[in-house]
Amino acid sequence: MSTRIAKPAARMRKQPRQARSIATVEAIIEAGAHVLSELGWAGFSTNKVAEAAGVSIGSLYQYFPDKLALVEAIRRRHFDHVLSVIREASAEAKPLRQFARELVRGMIGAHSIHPTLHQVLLDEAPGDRGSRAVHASFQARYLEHYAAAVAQYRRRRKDTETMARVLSSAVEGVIHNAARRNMLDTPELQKQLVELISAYLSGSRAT
Amino acid sequence: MSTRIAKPAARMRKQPRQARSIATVEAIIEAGAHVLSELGWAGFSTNKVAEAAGVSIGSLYQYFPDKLALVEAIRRRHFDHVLSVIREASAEAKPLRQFARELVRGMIGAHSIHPTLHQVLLDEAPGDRGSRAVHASFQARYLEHYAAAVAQYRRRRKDTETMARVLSSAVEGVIHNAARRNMLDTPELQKQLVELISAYLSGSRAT
DNA sequence: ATGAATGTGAGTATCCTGTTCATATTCTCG
DNA sequence: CGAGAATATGAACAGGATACTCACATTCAT
Repeated sequence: MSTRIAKPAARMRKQPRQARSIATVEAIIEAGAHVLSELGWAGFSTNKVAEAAGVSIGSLYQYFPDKLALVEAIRRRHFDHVLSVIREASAEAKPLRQFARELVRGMIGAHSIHPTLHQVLLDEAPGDRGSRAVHASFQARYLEHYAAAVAQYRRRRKDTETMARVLSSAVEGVIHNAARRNMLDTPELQKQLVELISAYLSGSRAT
Repeated sequence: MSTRIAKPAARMRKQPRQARSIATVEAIIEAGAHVLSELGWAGFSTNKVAEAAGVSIGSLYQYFPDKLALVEAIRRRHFDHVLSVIREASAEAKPLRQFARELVRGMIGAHSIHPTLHQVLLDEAPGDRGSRAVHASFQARYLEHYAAAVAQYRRRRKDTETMARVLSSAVEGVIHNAARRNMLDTPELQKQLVELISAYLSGSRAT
């Protein structure tokens, strides 16, 4: 009865071994993302998540030791996704406008399933213990990619980091706002966002 | 007993008549804004607000019939403030760059006391009953001012509204992000935000 | 077939929350 | 001064929600 549970990959109480349990864990994480995006942190309760996943609350606690471990798993998955999108857009050298288009397309894609998950994760969901590290590391790499893009299309070496910050938060702001209004797939908006990015990185000077 | 209470400014249980009670109400609203910004909607409890205001919970309920009436009062005050900032920045005709500078300065000022209040109000705080109207009216006038500015510095009549939406949410995104990192008063950032606005409204065309 | 893996969900033990009310203090004004 | 009105107090209440456990049932791998 006092079997030592060695060192699970994530902070898990038990490692899913069969296909059935893997699907269960996946369903829980997915439902968690849904609840988090739909109801915010305030409405994120383990019972609600279990119900949304079509799984008993007991099953949830079979794999996640507590609520925060679950948020952590959701966070990890989402951040990985977003990161891969930016990495891909800023990968090889390409014309500015194409970069902007790919970035917009990718970011919108990453937000279209759980529109407000990203913001909730950043703003509301608590980040204590070890998750602070995950968070910081994500932010760092996130900015890095933006900075790389900025450096590529802008000569000035000076304000690269600040520009990356401004650009990323501007993009996030537009997408977040569009998500709130269910306008994520409005082509007009996508176009204008591409325009915004291009204009900023082109750097017109008009005093 | 049937004295006409002239104009209950907000939905109040009782109208403050003496200087003392007016100060109390003000303190409650101010503390409410603080709690809302600091702890989010999830941490916004009437008892906490009363304590933060240095006032007993009973006093709070002397003037606000319920929790939502309090949020409503906070919302009204904040929205009025923000609206006045934009109105002022987009008032008379002035060079694009000056408009951008004034807008940035004003918006940062409006966010520097309760950095995340704006976002919490928009994203988390519930808006049912009559407050939906307040909210919508605010959004409408908010966008109107941005649209006016866009129309002034851009020839094309076509995408004015979309551009206003993009511009406003981009600015909000940058400011919100800066607020989260306590970078609101970083001059570099302010400068780059001005740059972003100018660049977008100048409209460099680079295919 | 047998033990391990997986799934169940009513139940528990807190913890909070919004709100009231009987009472105390302070003000206004004749 | 003093009387009634305005203002302030905070313990208490009633109710709900929450995270999490556990004893047991079901399904799998071998």
